[in-house]
Amino acid sequence: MRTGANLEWADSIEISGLLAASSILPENFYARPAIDVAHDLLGKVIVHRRTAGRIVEVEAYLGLDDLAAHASAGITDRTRVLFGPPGRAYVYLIYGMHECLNFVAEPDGSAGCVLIRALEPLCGVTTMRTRRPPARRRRDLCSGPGKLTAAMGITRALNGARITAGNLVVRAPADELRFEMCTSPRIGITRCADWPLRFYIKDNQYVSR
DNA sequence: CAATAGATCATCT
DNA sequence: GATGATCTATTGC
Repeated sequence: MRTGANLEWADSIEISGLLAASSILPENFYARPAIDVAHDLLGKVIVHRRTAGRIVEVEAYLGLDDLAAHASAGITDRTRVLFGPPGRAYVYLIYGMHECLNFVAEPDGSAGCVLIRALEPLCGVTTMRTRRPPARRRRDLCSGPGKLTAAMGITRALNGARITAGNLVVRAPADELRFEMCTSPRIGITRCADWPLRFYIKDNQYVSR
């Protein structure tokens, strides 16, 4: 019989193994067009506070011409980070209660980002469950932008933070799996609703519905 | 199974 | 004052 405490301990061991067998994506990884960064983030691993998940679904948000993107409003207090240097987190509150995690792309001065829409839980599943009691099944833990931030303990306090060092990082696993990528329009938007900027891993059960 | 209502607040008009 | 890169519970077939 394993107790909750034992499971937590096992989770931390899993993370140690993961850290040893992977490398953190450097800032220049993000200093490219948002669409390219979105493609290449699939299969990478997000690590934060004793939890880790494999990215299985993302959306690209572009600059001034993309009316679905926050950056289309130009530089404001909220969007400043999107126009800043790449390799930063952009975290905002949506519908008054959920937080969405994005990674800033494009070179400094050019806006663009990638919304993380779903993760496959890898480490700290017990911790994720305590952070997200409503999730009954493992595949419900991180299968949506608001779900994964809750499960991983990611909040607006991380807005603007570097993701190339520190508590929140993205890693390229040494044993990255092969997969096929699918493309579709982005979810939950009204403007530019037919732009094919959503990308996800084909047949992956952790992709959002 | 699908459709829908309600929760709740930062941001911008 | 309206809107929104969402989630959950509930209703109805």
